[in-house]
Amino acid sequence: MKKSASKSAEVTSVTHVQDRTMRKLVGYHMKRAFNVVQADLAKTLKPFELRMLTYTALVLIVDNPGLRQSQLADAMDIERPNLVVIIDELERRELIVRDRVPTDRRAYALKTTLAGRQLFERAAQAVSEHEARLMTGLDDTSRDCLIAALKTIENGRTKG
Amino acid sequence: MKKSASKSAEVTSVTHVQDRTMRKLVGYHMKRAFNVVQADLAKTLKPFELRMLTYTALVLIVDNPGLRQSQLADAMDIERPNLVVIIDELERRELIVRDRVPTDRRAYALKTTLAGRQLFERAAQAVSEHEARLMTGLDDTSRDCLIAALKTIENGRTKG
DNA sequence: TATTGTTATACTCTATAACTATA
DNA sequence: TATAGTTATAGAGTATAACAATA
Repeated sequence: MKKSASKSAEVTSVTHVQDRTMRKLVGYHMKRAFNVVQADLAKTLKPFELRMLTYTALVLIVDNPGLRQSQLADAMDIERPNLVVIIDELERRELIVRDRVPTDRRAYALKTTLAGRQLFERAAQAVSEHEARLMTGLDDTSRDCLIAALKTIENGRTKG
Repeated sequence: MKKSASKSAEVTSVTHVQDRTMRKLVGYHMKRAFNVVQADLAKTLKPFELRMLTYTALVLIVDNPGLRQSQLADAMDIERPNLVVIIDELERRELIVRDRVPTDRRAYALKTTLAGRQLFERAAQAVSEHEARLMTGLDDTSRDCLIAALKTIENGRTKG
């Protein structure tokens, strides 16, 4: 391995990757930051055999007993068909139940079981620590600003 | 459809989804915001037949002629195997070329073609408009704060 | 007719192991 | 032996169309 400089001008050896075009873009940083969050959250939830989506569904059912699948899909911002397997998994593990809604026999009222609430309590504690870990390096002002900015973008979805 | 109140206490009809547990979590908002950005970006890049990943790769090759695949994968924060199909696609469309590096015959020096640079120019313009669209509602301070916060999280990847 | 949940399907992104050809 | 690129593969998330049961 030669360390000496090549005499050929064609060998444009890139030593430091230049990203001046990309680094201005919010989406670029959002993706990278989200990947970090997602990877750490996955690791955090693994001991509970939960993923981001199953955890989110469990949390929302804990906080909203009687929720219907269509409402949950809407709240989670995913399509109804994609929620089915998530609910299937939580139900198979007996963390939630699908109760029939007497007034509308098409729908299910989603409720947690005791085991579901207990798992939620333990997982929520771990997630809380995960959050603290991620927020290291951000002061309260930055943190508030970040969440506010994310909410603004989140609500500004393209209309048409 | 009865609108009158049911006498059964069991029918806990959820009218507004409560998300007090989730809304505190940065990852939750990050995901939702990222989905909005990603969806709008996909729509923006569609006319150019580019996706977020192919666009990012093209941009980085434009800015770093001679870049190697391993460096690009590293810069894009994806695994080397996943980059191969992206480079394949850009090469098939003759937007970039894989040049052999004379000093290391294992590696490729990635370079854009004229068509690649021209497509980049047009796409970058559209992406710039997409960014402006997303940032509507955020003043300069919030925007700077958002990017700074994302970078902090991005760099604070879990060590072990 | 419209809606709830469902099935089936397809596409994208991500992650790992193992191979080849070079170094 | 280590590295660059590749192949194969599997898992997860996302999106749409179409169906049965019910409203």
